[in-house]
Amino acid sequence: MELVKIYECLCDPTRLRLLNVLAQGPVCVCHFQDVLGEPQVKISKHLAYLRERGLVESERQGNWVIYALAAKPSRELRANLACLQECAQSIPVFKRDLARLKKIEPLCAWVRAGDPGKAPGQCRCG
Amino acid sequence: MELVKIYECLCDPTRLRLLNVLAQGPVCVCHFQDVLGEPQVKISKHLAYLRERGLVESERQGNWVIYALAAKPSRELRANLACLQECAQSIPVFKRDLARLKKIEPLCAWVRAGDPGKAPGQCRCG
DNA sequence: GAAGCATATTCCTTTGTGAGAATATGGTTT
DNA sequence: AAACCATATTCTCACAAAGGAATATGCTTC
Repeated sequence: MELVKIYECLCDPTRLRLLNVLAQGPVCVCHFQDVLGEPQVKISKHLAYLRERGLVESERQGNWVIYALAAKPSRELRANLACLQECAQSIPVFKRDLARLKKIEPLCAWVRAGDPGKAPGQCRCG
Repeated sequence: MELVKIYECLCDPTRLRLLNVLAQGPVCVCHFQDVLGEPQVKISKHLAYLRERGLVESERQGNWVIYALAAKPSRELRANLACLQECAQSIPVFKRDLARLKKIEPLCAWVRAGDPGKAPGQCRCG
């Protein structure tokens, strides 16, 4: 059942936080590290988990890899992400993550702009 | 996070089927065995799993135990069960289960009636 | 091409889960 | 109280998952 795969993705706190952040738009891995305050391995592995199961997609841009929610989600996925969104609004961890995301965002907006030509030598996130 | 516990409950096909059936109203364990066509241990353990985590409640009635969805679900739980309902409608397994439930229902309506005095010696489900 | 950065993968240990067989429990009937 | 029924629990095994340390990969810059 595809539904089960979705729920398997949703039953880890780190992954929920990742998805919550992604609901705001595409984000690169270094953002995630700063926003969640979790080690690189952890972030990377959970993102891989989500990618393998089709919840997110990734695209390389120079040194960075940008993740985004699946472009064409199934009905079930769409419904569940919406439900998560609704629930997350009232939960502190998620709110904190979004707050931190907003702080970082202006510094790294160019990453999302998809203009690698202008990218400086290293990520100045945070 | 309570949300994670909910998703942990939802990430198993058998438990999803149980919850789907329960959405129709309280059901005793022997019903579940017939409707799902799964062995007793399996049903019983998954129901215990759901009970420990507060998704369902149980009440003994003579030899039988009747399970029902939690009487006072949290906001999160309510939202997710509604989402599940919506998704389940279009998935064959769930539809089959509900069809079988309807066939069995009249035979065992008295179980739900909560009148153990009238209960015959053995369950005639199925 | 060597060094440097961001990200991914591998290896390992610990912990949780699912399934089935066998057995236990609690209530009922005779 | 003995037999019986429905349900729960225990035990064991196989396996997936999560976390961290170390290492590998892919790009970029010098």
